[in-house]
Amino acid sequence: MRRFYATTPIYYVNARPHIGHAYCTVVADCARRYEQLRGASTYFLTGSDEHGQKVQEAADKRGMNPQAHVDELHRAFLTLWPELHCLPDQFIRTTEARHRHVVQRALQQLFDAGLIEARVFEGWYSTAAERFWTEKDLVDGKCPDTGQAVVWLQERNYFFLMSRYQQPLIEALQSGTMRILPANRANEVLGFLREPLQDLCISRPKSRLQWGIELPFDRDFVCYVWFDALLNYVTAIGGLGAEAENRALLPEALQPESEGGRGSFATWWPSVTHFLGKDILTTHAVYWPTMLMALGLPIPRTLVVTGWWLMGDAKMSKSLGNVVDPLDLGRRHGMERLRFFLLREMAVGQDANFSEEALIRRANTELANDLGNLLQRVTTLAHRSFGGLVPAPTPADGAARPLSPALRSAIAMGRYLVGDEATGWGAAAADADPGQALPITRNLDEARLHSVLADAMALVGRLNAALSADAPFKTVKDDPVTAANTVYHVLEGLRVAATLLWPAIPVAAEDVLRRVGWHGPVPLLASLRWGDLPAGQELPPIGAPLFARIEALPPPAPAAVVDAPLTATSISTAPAAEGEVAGPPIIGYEAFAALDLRVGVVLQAEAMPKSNKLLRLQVDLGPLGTRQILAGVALHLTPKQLVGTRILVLANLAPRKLMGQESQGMMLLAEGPDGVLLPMRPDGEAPAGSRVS
RNA sequence: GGCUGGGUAGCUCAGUUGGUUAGAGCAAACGACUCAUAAUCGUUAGGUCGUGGGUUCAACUCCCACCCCAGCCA
Repeated sequence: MRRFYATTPIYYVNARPHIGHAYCTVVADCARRYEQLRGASTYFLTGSDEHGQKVQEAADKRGMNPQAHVDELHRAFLTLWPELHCLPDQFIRTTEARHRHVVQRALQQLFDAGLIEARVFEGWYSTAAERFWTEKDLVDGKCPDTGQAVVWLQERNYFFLMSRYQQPLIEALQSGTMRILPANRANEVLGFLREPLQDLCISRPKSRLQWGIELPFDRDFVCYVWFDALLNYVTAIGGLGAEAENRALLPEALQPESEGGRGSFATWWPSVTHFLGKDILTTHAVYWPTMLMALGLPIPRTLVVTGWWLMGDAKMSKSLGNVVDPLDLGRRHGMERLRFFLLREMAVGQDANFSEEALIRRANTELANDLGNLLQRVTTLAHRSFGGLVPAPTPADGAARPLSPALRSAIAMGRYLVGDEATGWGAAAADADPGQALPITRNLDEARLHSVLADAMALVGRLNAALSADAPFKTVKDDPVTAANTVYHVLEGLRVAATLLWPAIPVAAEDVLRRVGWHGPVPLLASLRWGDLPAGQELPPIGAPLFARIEALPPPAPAAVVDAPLTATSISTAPAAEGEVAGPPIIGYEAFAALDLRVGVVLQAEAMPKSNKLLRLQVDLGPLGTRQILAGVALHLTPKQLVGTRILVLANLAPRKLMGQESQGMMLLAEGPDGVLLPMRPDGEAPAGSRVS
């Protein structure tokens, strides 16, 4: 039985979840689902890392007990995963007693074996980075990582004799006992290992840090947070003596296989794939396997190292003051779209740029136009011309006319992808090494999830082409048999594509399967055969589009507008100074369409107390309700000039507090020749709330 | 400063052991179609393959130097 134990890093619960957390978990969840399609027995672990200095400090700052603090934050992570359609089997927390016991047993075992020893150590200590630096590491006498102050400390500490395992680790990497994907990351680790490996300080004196797991052999110290954290992968599945406690704690999940459960440590270890970001490569590729070697346990089989999402021009984001949270985008545009974007846009291991535009583009072109629209057009055909049933394909040896090249090409690709060689890719499949894996599984074994998705979408592309080339909607009158054949194969192709896409977009894929008349569970790859979709099945009624196109681009907020005063926009009549580019850059229509400009009727206007510039307006925006808008026009306009009149308002500007009051929009103004600000007003009868475009 | 990886079409990237006209998707232009979500299909256009040298009959591919980007290490 193929086994696949997937882990994410346990996330440091010092801040709320961000895109990096979400991405790594989605990749692990997707990889795990692909393994399920391969028929593997799988287990998926995530969790939270709750010890360490930063947690203690954050709790202190809030005047809270650290445990109460982490209890609160871990909930934010716990609830995020179902929302992202990620289904971990277990969510472990390093503050759990069972984990404390594992860490202490591990420490004691290493100590007893003489693999942990006490040494006196001195150096510059950075509280912010939780580590010592040597004199020459310092930048301007400060911590090179955080720029914070450092103090000279001399202390006794305990060291794990990691250096002893340098050579075994090199051999494990070179032999492939532990694989690191993508492969260039393995080179990076081997490069790191060309230098002598240091021993690892695994203690922190309680005088500095209390929030951690106590060393069993010296109660004046707590354990270094990484030594503690990495062991979670073992605790969760019952290693190092955690089995009994797990059994009490996780009744339905981790019973030994002999008792009908899903297995325990012996089942899952070391068939593990650790998913992690490239920033924690050293801890996972060096500390962790050497710890395991010292403990006499097998080292992990695979590490998958993911890249970072770059959020574009950081300066821009900062000046906007409203960095777009990708998870909010997921909530706004749909989590399946976010999952698909994350998995499709970035090659696993590479960096990629995150932007709302890219997310919308990807969702519109591939999910709405290609996949969703194909489903819509073919099910419409089946309903209109074939009585809402899956039509019968022409038998392969039938006397009917040969398949069109476009349809043949689509079928061939589908068969190739799922390894259905019976009548498949012709010579290419026949000549292939019989032991060679399917293209899908070859990609999966190298963690190239993006390539698998690209293959699935290529199949969708060929199905669209086949449907256009064969035009059954046209030919059905004269040649219903051939038309039926085309419609059948497009439905079947959608079944195959949906299966291949299921790990990325499980909810949508299951919907596709249902809509093409497939009533069984998601097929396993091994049993996925072209032609298994039974003819004559009743199709459900044509529903709403699978993925509606996202039409309007939400605010990209052009710099020119952002930099303007917050309460009023000014259109200067002054000519551009010499040598300056005249005016802001040219923008596309989308940028303009993102502005929600409205006609507003001023219901009230009054001077703001203690301000000589601000007026506080209550503006009726019709369907948008009444907004409070603060406008810096008191020197130019009196409340009387505004009450009861109509003005133009930018309604979707991020709210902003001024002088203790919230401004929920911006009044549009132009600057007159003498510097006087003039309100922009609609000409005619446009009612409150009507859209300006 | 050392090491690793990268610099290929407007954008994001493929390019196998050097070998014909350097590919794909998106964006663009034109055309087709009308079953479909202003979708789909087809065609076209667009590249001194970071810079400069070198090896070779032949270089995106190999070698040297340099520049730029990212990461790791110090």
